[in-house]
Amino acid sequence: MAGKAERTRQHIIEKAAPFFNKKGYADTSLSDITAATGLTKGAIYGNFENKDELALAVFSYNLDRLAGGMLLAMQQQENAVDQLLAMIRYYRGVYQQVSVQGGCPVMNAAVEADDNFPALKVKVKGAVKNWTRTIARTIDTGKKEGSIRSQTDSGAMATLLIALIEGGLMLAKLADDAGPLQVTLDRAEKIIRTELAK
Amino acid sequence: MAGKAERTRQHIIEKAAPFFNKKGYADTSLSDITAATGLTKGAIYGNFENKDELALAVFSYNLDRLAGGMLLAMQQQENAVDQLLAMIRYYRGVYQQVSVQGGCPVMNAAVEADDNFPALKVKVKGAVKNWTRTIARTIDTGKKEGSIRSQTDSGAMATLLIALIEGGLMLAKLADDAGPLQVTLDRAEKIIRTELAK
Amino acid sequence: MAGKAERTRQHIIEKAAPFFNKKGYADTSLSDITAATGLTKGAIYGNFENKDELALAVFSYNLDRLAGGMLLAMQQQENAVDQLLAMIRYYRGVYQQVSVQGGCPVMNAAVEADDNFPALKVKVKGAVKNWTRTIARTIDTGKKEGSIRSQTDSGAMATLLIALIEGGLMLAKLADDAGPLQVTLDRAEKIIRTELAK
Amino acid sequence: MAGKAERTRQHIIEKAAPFFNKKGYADTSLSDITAATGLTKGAIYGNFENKDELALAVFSYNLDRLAGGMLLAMQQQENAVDQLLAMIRYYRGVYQQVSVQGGCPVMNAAVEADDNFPALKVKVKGAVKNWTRTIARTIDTGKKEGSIRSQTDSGAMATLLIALIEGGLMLAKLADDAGPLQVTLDRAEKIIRTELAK
DNA sequence: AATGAATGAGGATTCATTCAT
DNA sequence: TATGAATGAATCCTCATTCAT
Repeated sequence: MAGKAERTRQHIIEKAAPFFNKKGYADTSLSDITAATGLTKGAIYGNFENKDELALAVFSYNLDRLAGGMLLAMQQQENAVDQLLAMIRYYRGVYQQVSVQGGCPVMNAAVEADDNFPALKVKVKGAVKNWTRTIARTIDTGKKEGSIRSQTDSGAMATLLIALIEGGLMLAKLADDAGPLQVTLDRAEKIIRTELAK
Repeated sequence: MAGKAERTRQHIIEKAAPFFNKKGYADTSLSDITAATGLTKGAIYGNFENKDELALAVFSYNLDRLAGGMLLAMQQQENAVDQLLAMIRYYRGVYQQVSVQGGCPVMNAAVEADDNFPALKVKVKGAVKNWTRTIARTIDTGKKEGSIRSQTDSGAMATLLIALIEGGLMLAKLADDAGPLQVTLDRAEKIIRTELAK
Repeated sequence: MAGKAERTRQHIIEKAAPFFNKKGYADTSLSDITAATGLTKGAIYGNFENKDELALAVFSYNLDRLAGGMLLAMQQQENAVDQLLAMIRYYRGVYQQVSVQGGCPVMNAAVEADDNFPALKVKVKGAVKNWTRTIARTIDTGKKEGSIRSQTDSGAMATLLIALIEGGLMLAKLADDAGPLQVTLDRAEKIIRTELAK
Repeated sequence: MAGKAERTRQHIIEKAAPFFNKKGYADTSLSDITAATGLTKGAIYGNFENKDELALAVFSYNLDRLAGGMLLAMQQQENAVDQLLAMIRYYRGVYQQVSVQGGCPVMNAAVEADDNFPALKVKVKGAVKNWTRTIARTIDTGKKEGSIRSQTDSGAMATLLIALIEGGLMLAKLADDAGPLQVTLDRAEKIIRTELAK
């Protein structure tokens, strides 16, 4: 019955996800998780080697949900510029939900892991690298397609767009007001339309 | 001897500051602090009502050091545009140090406090509001002086600059590489020179 | 293995009982209890939510032992007067043991809980109410049986007998001498024989 | 300025008295006392060797206030029977106040000191012995005066009256209702009038 | 006579983790 | 695969007490 173990694992991850994202890694206790899942500690340890491994799995889960939606939104567009605009639009639309769920998992994990939890830091680093690469590749594709100006530094532009998204999310979450995010996303859009698009 | 309490308090804050900024609030223990200060727990509690109050004092200390340097750098310039450029230059220069000390205290506190530590959230919120106001006022002064275009939305521009700084700091810290910060600060400078300055 | 938790719980209660009764609630520490039980603090907290819950369980245990013996002694008699006399005789006989075990748990708890520990006060109050009711019912039964004078105020008489028992126990314990208890129990017997019994 | 020390000492005792009587010895902290007196710990320790000595002084203070009132009430009567009735009347009248102040200090101290605080136990023991002697002497005087029957066992009668008072106080305090005390004091009065008085 | 600052031991409680069943 | 019961170290915090000033 290999499926059962997998289902339990998934159940634990899903129930634990909001705790880790809202309270942070250090502040989320195994008791939070047993309470949320209805399972015993033994069951948690039967499915994860320790709290760290669970935290890493939860980060991947949270990340996949966010990044998955973003990629889907991008893939529904045909050309590179529209894909980048779709990415921005996606974050505009997803803000309420992200805010309620404790903020952007990338930023949360980046901040908490940075000096504390090296294995998580590696994962977040990888996630941001992937995100950067996805954007850069989209830009490069645009260049080939002829929809994006060829002199664009695609890596730097990817970093810039991510910084605008993350910086805006952080300020919005802190202010309990979507306004700051709108400001930074507006700027991202403007950059895409006026500096990237031919 | 009124000075002694104040000196001890300051000593505790200074020794505790790197712990809170690096490990975060929840992960920094009173034992970390007694070990770092050489004082007993009783001495800590004689000077701070509880761990929360100490954490708040440490945040203020960390903030003041960073914001104080920034304000100083700005005040040494005579016109608004130069002041804004000095602010950007300040973050460029201070990155190494900030990175070693655990990152930007504003972002760290914003992320950890958001769903966890309301009193700290209030403080961080206030700090960002202050920062925003400082930039906006500088821009408004520039408008009056005639050095900055009058159609600029000073509040939105302040938010944008902060998001670029914070977003860049986060990505740089995560990547262990100042590159991403240079990218966002370059963009901030460009905006100041080409969109604000007449 | 449902029995194990219950056995441990009972073990803790039994070992903790003399501490709570002798030293009082506030003065009995978790360390007293771990030392007496041979268990760790975690084990105590696995079986009781907190010290309060343990204290309440211990009070119930101490009470049951005392009241249980009393009820047994009463039930072995056939008529109401003899039952009341058996109750008095029971306290005469049990004094040594009660004294060594820290005194009457009802009085101990009543005094300590009164302004301090509301949940315990509720329990003690209930215990005394029960005791009063038991005596009053016995008297009422005696009235119906015809062995006790019908004009007796059974509630007031119950209160009086309890006050004599408790007041006597307190004075005896304080004097380290059973004498005062004998005085009050003699009076109680006299009242039963000459005022209650027809 | 010998008077000042004495005044401070008295101030401490008076402010500390309700704490010790309500919360008990173990549960009253030096911080309770510094907060209530407005003095520092150093000042407390300048006037009392330690917490125990303060507790003993407070017991004496609480006792004197209660016993002093009682003796005064008794002394205002001319014959022994009236003096004993005045004692009973005194406790009837003082109940509300005693109840609010945490109960009878004799009983409180007796219960807490019994297995815990030998020096206090000695004092309480002495207080009860004194009280007993006072009553017994009153009875003996009554015998000589001819107002009290000569066959009365004055020591036993004193113990009985005290047990009725203390037992009634305890039950009343516990029930938050003066009723039980009225019952036991009524009985005490009845005994005085019908068994002692000629 | 009193203060302000500190100590060090101990308080109750929660933690991540283990393991026999 | 999961449970129930336990561990032992660590958590934050308060205690009575001291002592230089």
